[in-house]
Amino acid sequence: MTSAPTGTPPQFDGVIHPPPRLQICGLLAAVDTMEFAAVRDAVGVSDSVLSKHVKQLEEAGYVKASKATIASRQRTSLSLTKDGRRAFDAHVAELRRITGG
Amino acid sequence: MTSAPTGTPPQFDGVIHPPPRLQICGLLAAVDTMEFAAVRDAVGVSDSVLSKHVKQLEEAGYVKASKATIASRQRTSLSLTKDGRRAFDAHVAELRRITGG
DNA sequence: CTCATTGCTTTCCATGTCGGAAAGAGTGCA
DNA sequence: TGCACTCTTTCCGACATGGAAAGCAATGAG
Repeated sequence: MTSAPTGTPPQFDGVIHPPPRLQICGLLAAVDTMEFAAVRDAVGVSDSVLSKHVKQLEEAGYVKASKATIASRQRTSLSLTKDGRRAFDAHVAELRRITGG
Repeated sequence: MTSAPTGTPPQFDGVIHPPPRLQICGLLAAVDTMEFAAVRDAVGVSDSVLSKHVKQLEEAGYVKASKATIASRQRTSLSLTKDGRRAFDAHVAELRRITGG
């Protein structure tokens, strides 16, 4: 046999777990709103890579991107949605449980 | 531009981070020794999958597999090595830092 | 001795994910 | 109209991952 009901069901959120996305969520969880460029620099990825990760988080309903043309410059502010915060908190709780929080 | 020195260098341990391996390390961090089958059931993966993940952890020097033939039965006990514990602790610390520990 | 079983291991394979590079697209300015 | 700024999307090669199944060593049954 190969498996068994464990009593310890793994509850990882696959959308959040990958390092870049965990960092993005971690940053957003602490600030209400952060600009695309700031997140990009904090996470240390390229524009395209951040864009792709953010897209996944948006599709999951975890992040909202607000595009605004302020002072003639395009600015994209990122923030966690309610669902995003919930999912992030749950994921972090799960991480703590698994890592012996 | 695309990046910037952040002051917040990500220090994820790629060998440990993936869910199955994080679970394996979490389990082993709490017990000194656990049998292959017990880990397999706790993590909820197949023999082959666990074997492959354990192999990676062993190659990284994080886990040690002790094979013993006890009571005429083959038993493989898994345990974290010192390096494994160090790496796991560091990874967990990094997770906490990033997730706002 | 031979065969079946237990307990992992390894191989094969189809699918997914990831990041870099580069082309695209939307907006405002000269 | 052309250019710059800010993301987006596409293209692509490099892995990573899990399931299924074959392999293997050790042990016990017949």
